[in-house]
Amino acid sequence: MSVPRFDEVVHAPNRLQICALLVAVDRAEFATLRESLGVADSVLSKHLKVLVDAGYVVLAKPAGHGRVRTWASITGSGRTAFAGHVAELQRLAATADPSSVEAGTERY
Amino acid sequence: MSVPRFDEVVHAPNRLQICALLVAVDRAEFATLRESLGVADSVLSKHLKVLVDAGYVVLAKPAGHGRVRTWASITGSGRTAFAGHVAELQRLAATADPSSVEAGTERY
DNA sequence: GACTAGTCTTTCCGTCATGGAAAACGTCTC
DNA sequence: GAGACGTTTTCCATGACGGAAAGACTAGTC
Repeated sequence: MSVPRFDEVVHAPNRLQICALLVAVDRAEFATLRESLGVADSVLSKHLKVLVDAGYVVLAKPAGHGRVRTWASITGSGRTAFAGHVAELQRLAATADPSSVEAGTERY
Repeated sequence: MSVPRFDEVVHAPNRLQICALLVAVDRAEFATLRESLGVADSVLSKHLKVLVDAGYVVLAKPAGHGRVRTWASITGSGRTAFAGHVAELQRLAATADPSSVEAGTERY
């Protein structure tokens, strides 16, 4: 199990979503990710670069078959970081009595 | 039950922590929060302002007894927003949801 | 009342993250 | 070689963030 640890790299909304997607599917195409996030090419490319530089994601560009298509997949340490980050968020959310979190109906 | 909804206001690390603390204790002193977060006065003040402007937190400055001390507490909509945000994060983190991704996991 | 101290707020400033458009760059396909 | 495609990089504008310092306000002290 991973240690709860807040991770700046993972925390940014778009990257959080990228990580979540990649954890779920193991690998996804660049275009698929871009559409899922609803951002411009350049934006996705930059976020992926950050994740790659952190060692959380690897890109594969299988050559030979038709057009170039970039596939992204999450690495082991990427999974660990993501899981750790989520664990930290849950720890934070739970510090706070879980029942009171659900009870946010109509108070005050 | 709150609807999972990503909330920019709540997502910022420091504010996430503020919300978590306030959900847990219902009210906290300014100084306590500042020490918990480990930030400067001005920083806490500004984050609280953002939360207050969003209607997620209210500040009380009970007068009469000794020095001025500001107490912060979370509102009903603050609880809802926090719970919703956490729910959204958990939804994201839910590893088994390939349907929403639709990435071609087939050959290439 | 003038002064001091305590407790936030606001202002100012530098830095960094972010997003999009456009240009640049490879890699095929013809 | 010319184009088309898919990704990356550059350029630029905007905004978030944090801290120090200055302000503002209140409550005691003399």
